[in-house]
Amino acid sequence: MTFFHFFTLLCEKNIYICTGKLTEGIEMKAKNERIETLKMLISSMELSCQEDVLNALEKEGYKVTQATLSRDLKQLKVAKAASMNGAYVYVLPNETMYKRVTTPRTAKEMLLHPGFISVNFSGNLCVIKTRPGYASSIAYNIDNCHIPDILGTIAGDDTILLVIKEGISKRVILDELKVVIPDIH
Amino acid sequence: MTFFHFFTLLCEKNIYICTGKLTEGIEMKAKNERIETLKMLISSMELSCQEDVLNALEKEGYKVTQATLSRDLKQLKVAKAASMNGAYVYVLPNETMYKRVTTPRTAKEMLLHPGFISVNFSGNLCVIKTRPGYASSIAYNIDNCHIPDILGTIAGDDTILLVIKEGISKRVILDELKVVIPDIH
DNA sequence: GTCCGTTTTGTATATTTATTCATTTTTACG
DNA sequence: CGTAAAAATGAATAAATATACAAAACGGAC
Repeated sequence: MTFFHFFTLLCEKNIYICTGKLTEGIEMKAKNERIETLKMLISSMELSCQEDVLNALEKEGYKVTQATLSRDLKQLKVAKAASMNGAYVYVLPNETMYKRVTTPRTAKEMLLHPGFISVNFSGNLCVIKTRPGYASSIAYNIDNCHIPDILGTIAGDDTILLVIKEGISKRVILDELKVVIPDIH
Repeated sequence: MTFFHFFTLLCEKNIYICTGKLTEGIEMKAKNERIETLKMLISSMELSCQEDVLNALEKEGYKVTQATLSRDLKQLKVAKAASMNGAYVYVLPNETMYKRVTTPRTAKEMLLHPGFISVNFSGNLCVIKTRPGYASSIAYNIDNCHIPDILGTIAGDDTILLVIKEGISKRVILDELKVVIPDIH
C-alpha cells in the first residue's frame, strides 16, 4: 500500500528554542549537526526559498551551497507549500516535527527522547502517543521502572496504553513518568 | 460537532470520503471542477512534477498550461516533498477534504468495508471486533482521521481498543467512526 | 601512517516551478 | 442585451530547485 505524507502548514512557533550551541557535549557528524539545525530553523521561521534557508543556516555557522541544502531538504522530506499569507513556506513532515510539551532547556535534551509525542488521560487510562515504532521501547522502559501506580502497559506501534491504579491522580503519574520521559509535563 | 457532508466517489479503485465542504461558489465552474479533480488526482497517484500532473489532468479532460497548474497548486496549498522511494511527490495539506481511507482491490470491496464485526462501549473504552487480521488496518485508518475525541487506539488481531476522551458520548464517537467504517451503527 | 571503499560536497547545468504581462473569459449591473 | 470591473489564462521568462559528475573528506582495515 502506498502512503502519502500530510503536512501541517501552520507550524507552531517556539517548537525549538535554541539557547546554546546545539552540539555542546554531543558527538555528532558535521552533516547531522547541520540537519538538526535545519529542522530547528524550519520549525521556527518562515523560510520561503532555499536562499532564505541558506542565509539562516549561515547565521548558525553552516556555510553550504544550494545543492547541498537541496539534498538535505530531500533527506528530511521537507516540503514547500503555500502558506495562508500568499507566500511559500518550507514545512517539516509531521513525523519529524517535535511536538514538545515543555521547552527543553539544553540542546542535549532536545536530542534525547525523540519518540515521545503526547500524553492524555481518560479515567483510569493513560494514552501515550509516540512516533511510529517508538511505542514498545518506551513502554519497555516504563515497565522497567516498576511503578506500582501503573498496573500495566500495552504498546502498539505508536501508542502506549497505561492502566492506572484506582485513585491515583494524573499529576502523580506524570511525575512518575518523568524518570522515563523527562520532557513529559 | 462538525456536520460532515459524506460524499463518496469512486476513482481508480480508491474510495474517497469527503470530510468537508466542496469548494464554495458554483461560478467559474470550469476552474472549480478542475480543482476538485486535482485534489482527487493528487490523493490517488504519485505525481512527481507538474508535468506529471498536467498529463493526469489532461486524461481527465482538463487541458491547461503549467502556469495555471502552478497557480492551482498554490491555491490548494499542495506541497511537494520527498517520498520514501527517493522520488518527489505532491501531497495535499492536512485539512483538505479528501482523505484516502483504504485501497480496496475489487469493485465489490469498494462498496463495503470488510472486517468490521461489532462495536461496544464500556466507560471510556470502545471495543471494536473485526474479522481476524483486520484490526490493525482499521485502527490505522482510524488513527489517520486524527479524531481528537479518540485519545488512542491499540489493535490486536481481531480487536481494537479505543480510548475515548472523558465526557464524550457513544453517539458522537459512532458518528465520527462512520468516516472510517460506514456500516457501523 | 596507507589504502580502498563510501559518503559528502561544490560546480555547473538541467529541470522544474513561479510570476509578469498581455489577452481572453467571466461576472455584476445598468 | 452591453459594458466595465474582476478573474482566469497562456506565452514567455525569471526564479528556484534538483542532479550529474568530479573532487574532497571520511571511516575503517590493515
